[in-house]
Amino acid sequence: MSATGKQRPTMADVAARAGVSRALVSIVFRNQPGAGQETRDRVLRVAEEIGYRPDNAARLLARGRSRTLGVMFTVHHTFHADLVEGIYPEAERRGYDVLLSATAPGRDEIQAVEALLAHRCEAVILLGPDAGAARLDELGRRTVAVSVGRRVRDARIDSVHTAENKGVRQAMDHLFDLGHRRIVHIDGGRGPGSAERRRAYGAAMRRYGLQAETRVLAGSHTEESGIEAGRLLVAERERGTPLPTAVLAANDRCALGLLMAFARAGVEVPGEVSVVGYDDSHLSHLMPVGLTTVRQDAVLMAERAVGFVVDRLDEENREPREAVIEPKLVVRDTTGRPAPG
Amino acid sequence: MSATGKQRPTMADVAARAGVSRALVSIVFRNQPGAGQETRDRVLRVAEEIGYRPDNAARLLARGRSRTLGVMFTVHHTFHADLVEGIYPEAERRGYDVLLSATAPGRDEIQAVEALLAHRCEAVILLGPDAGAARLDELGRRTVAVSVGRRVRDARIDSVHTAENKGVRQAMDHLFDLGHRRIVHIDGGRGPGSAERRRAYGAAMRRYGLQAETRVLAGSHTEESGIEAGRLLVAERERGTPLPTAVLAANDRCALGLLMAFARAGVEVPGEVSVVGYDDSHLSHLMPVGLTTVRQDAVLMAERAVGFVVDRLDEENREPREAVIEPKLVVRDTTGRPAPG
DNA sequence: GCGCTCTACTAGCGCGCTCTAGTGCGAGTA
DNA sequence: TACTCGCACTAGAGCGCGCTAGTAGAGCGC
Repeated sequence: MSATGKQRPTMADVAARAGVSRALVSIVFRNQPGAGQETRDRVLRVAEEIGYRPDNAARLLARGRSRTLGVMFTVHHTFHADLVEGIYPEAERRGYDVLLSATAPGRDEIQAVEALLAHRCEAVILLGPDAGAARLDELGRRTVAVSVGRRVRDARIDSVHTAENKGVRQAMDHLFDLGHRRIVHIDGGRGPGSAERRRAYGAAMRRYGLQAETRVLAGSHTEESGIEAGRLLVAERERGTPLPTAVLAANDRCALGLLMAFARAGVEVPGEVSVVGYDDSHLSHLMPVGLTTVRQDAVLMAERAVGFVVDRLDEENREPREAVIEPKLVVRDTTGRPAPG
Repeated sequence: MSATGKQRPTMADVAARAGVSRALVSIVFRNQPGAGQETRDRVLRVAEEIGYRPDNAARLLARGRSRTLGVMFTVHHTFHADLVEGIYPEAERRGYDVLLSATAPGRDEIQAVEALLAHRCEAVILLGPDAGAARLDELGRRTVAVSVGRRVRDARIDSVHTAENKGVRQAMDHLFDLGHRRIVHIDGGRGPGSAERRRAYGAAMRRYGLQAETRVLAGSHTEESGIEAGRLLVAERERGTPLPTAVLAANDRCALGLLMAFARAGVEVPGEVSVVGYDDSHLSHLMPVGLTTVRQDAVLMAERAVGFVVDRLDEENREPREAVIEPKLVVRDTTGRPAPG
């Protein structure tokens, strides 16, 4: 037993033991015509016996194509988890393998993507990339890539994202129709879709003639930012500034944090403040009360993303495409009429 | 431009352009002695220019060792996310690459692990594996493996887990000392550590002379199971059965679900019922009130897991080892004295 | 008998890299 | 001058596979 662990059997081992050539074993394992049924069975049986399994590295080196898609994601993002779950089956359906590479504290996007490329992924699926257009463009020229969640312009890269403006407009109309006027937005910072959502929020307020009430709190796509925003608002109230009657959060995680902060401070939702999230990740139905949120269809987005890159790999010289998924407001229990007065 | 996308430059391209041999380029990229500083700089500059990057597949094929660790995890488990974040830096520190493979609906553990092995991972780190001892043993004979979170006996596989009995005892003593007697346990089903926790719960109840009060609700390590258990208890109360005064949940996710269900039903925590979680995942501090929970040190567990497999890879014929991490009860706001009467 | 096609199988190159065993050369030593 | 020695560098085998080109043999028509 060597330092590399157990010695892996190779095709040659199988071939020798089955009394055929190496090429024949290769044919059998690729499930290609050119081998008799009897021989096929024997080869497979022998392989099973000696515990042979094809070596991906060698295979992909010889084949020239890895038929592998790389996925860059962030390990704590629940919405990314939803997306990953959608990517696996779709990739498999199209005959591709999937490799995951996470960003984490101390491991940035570049490292994560480089790891994927080093493993010869033919295309990379970037979940909510943070990198700028220039870098994405560079990546897009080097390989086939798609950005999910974040819209990318002026870069040779596909993108799949939600029609943020429509999602926000639905949410804002819902709040406005309920009677809300003092509507605050917690910003998603550099998070995917944040710029669009912020803009759409501003546009909606303007349309209602509420420019004066427009207020964006700095935040991010994390629970912490929701907690912070909640604390800030509560602290303001203690100094005399009234609470907003409604908050449009950066995403569900942020909304969750906000609800927690409000719960701790005894602020009633939706009695005193209405809250709207964004994503409809599986967090949404775990809240004390069901979260009103804008649904992004993770499965559909995953399918489109896989489809985009696979198409580009199969057909030469395809132009990058953009898919805009229709969001849908899901009204649950965190929104209601503002308290009179 | 071929179907595989852009043509990757190879070492030969770099060598030709830099006017050196391919072997020399290899030396430079492996950062090995045998090349002059000037040549080194030139090679690296040329590589940068033509966008060369080493091909992992070829590299690992030639090297015989991949120096890659595979991690099997479940995409929605927040505690797994904590572990993954701990694995990356430790693996890097020891000179290993990390490959992630997720289980998901429609993608079971076997598929996830096979994918890792096909990519020539030298060892696999299994986060909370569900497979039986026989299968793990088989895997352990085929490759170097470690189970994290779940204790494994009678299998050639390392394991890193928390001293569940101590964790549960701390939690139970805490509840008992507060005055609780009607303490219910939501079971983690087949989840890692569940059997040990269930046993420890039973042992504690027996020690207090509370066998008669012992009650285990079937559950799992998900928010849903907490919600279900909560609903069940609330429904029982409506039929006359009093609520327990304290609940020891399967883990934090389960506790979160339980708290949500209680909140929805207007059950006060800890006023009417105290709740204890397990893991101290980053969920813990997001609850409306801080969750009292048993901390498992994710970073330490990750480090030990990586250390175990790397040691086994480096030193031949090492015996499988077991690390038992000391848990620590973190008392926050979901536990208190039971309501008098 | 011949040529033809079809199936079952094999030989052997090459994928991009690592690594061992060299070669060539200037400096140091006797 | 002859010799080592160390350094910079190269030649070339081989990692495990895929794939193209080829062979051997059976079956068939004439």
